[in-house]
Amino acid sequence: MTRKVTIRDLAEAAGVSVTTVSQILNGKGERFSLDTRRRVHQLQEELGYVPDFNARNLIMKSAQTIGVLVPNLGNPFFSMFIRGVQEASREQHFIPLIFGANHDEKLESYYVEELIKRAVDGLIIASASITAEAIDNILKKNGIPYLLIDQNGGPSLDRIRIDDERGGQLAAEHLLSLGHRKIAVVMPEHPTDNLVIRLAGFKERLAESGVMLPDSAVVISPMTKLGGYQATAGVMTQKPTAVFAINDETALGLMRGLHEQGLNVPTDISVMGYDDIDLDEYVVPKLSSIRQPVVTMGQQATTLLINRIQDQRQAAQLVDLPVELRQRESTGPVK
Amino acid sequence: MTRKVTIRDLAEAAGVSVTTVSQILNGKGERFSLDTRRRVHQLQEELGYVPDFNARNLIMKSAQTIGVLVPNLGNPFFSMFIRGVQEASREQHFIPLIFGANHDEKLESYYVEELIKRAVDGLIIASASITAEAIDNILKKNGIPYLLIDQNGGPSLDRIRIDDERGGQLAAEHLLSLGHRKIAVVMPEHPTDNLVIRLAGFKERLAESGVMLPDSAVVISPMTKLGGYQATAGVMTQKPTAVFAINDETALGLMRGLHEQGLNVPTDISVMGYDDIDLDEYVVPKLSSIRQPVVTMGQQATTLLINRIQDQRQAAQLVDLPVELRQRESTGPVK
DNA sequence: TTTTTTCTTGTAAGCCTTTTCGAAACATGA
DNA sequence: TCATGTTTCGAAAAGGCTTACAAGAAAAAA
Repeated sequence: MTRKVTIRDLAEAAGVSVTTVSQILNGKGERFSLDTRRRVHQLQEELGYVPDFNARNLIMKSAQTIGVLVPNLGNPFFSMFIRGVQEASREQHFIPLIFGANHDEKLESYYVEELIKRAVDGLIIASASITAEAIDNILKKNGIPYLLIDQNGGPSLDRIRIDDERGGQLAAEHLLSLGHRKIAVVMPEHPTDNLVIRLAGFKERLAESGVMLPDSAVVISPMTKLGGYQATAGVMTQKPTAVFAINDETALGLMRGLHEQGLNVPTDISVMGYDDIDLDEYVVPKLSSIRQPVVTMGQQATTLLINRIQDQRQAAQLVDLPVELRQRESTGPVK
Repeated sequence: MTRKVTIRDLAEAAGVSVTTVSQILNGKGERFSLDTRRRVHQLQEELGYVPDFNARNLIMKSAQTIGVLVPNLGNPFFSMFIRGVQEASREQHFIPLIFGANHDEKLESYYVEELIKRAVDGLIIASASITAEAIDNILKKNGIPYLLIDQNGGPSLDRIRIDDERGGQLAAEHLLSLGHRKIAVVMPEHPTDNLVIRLAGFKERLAESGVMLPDSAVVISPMTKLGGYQATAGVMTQKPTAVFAINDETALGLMRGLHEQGLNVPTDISVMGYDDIDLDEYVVPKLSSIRQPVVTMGQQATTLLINRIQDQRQAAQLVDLPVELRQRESTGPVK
């Protein structure tokens, strides 16, 4: 490979100064004669000149880059989220740096630090393990704008708010309408804000109909397929007619567990998920769920963040996103 | 936020030159007195000095970054692959830039270009749409090392080779051993090299037992859940006793389709997948599959690439990875 | 004491780009 | 002829870092 072509080479070849080249190539070259502009562009093609990324960033103080931290890339919910992020990033000529932290606090800290070192312009954090305060601390100190997902009450300036309370209510209404009165819930040990709110909405709506959800009916288990599977025993001791799994992954694991125990969904027990991942349509029985507009969430989060990056002093932005019930086959009338 | 602390500030505070600071902070400071070294380190802490990433890269001509292109982040197979990539990257202090191209050729080209602009040190491409030649062309011109996944016969120097032929054979053997003789296959329209080899192994082993697989028994459909679902009709017209879906995603879609047609898996028809994604253990019935060590693949691919980056002139590297049968519930004896 | 060696540190060039501030060159109007 | 305006372009600084090379001081050798 030959040495890299620099702006200097190009300037020399075109018989102009580096200033001229730089200006023209950056769309600020109206002041130059058409002839010069054409010549520069043509020679760029010929020589295959590509501005050096690092040199440019050094001056510009921005690499047009955002960091994105999700708990688990394997969860379709987050891969959909990422998809939204990538779409919006592309439109704005940003590049997302994506990391799955696998629910590991050490890893999260490592990535956040690494991203700061690498001078990302902003951060989207959809990860539960680090506390919001710790994040706020380190990022604010570094002057890096950020957005927290799944932390409706967090300290970040801009917010994208999903109506989790309504989501919980919808789930409750649906189960109530099918006649369920004895209901269990599967939740993780350290729920993020949105999950707490989700559960609150659920309980609240239940209570309105005179159905109490005792603490004992809330089975604690990790938010993964395995976690759902492992929660099976805990759920069964409650002998509920319906279970509300806090997300679809968990629901999928739980359904497998119930199946192994010889229970039929939904005739013996109804299962309600949350997130509306694409898999819901394929499993047997199809999983009833609450839909979150997750691709939109990714897009909006990205847009909000980039807006913030481009104008740090603008007013706080707020986006509200709706949820809706997706009734499928895993929920049915109580016997 | 206060202005960023530069190496100059730190040098001044410590009463030494920037050279001293630079050398000490980069582990090349044995020549300096212990006293000086301690002072510098301490003041770094106190002032919170972080070397400017771009300035450093400008000199070093490397951002310790690799690009990773996968067809679809939503497929657990690739999210596992990514996981391996991230693990290995972390160990080597590299950062992967990850992109899902959604099987879109335009998108792939866009990302490859963007990654070149951003001066990544190397590329891992596990994406089917761009031809291997096109990739080789553009990357070789830019002197960027790369590694192709799912392209066993590709032009890239280093290779990580999965024994897809054996994988196909294993699938065939398994179905044969259960007594199946009438078998269908679901494949995508433009299969990558590894898929072609996989099918060849499958056919070959079948042929050895005197079972022919006519072209008409190969149903063409995209490698997604939806693709598998849509292939159902095509499969059923063959009236096979077993189906080999070219990957698990496809198999999942197909199983849903078969279920809707009132067929029971495996008593009416056996379904065999490929990839051994985690979901296989959760669906009902559990999906029989061929396991590829995908996390290892991601790790090895990353390691190989980084080795290559660090020594462009070393001999070609080759890693062979095994496959194995994972018999589960979706395959059973022929009636 | 003088010379040589060993420790310890600093000077300055260079990486490649963007951008500020002018300055030639030329035409125009008085 | 001179002042003024317009068009077109360039010199040079700045950005923060690494590193080849030089050099001063102290210790050892002569």
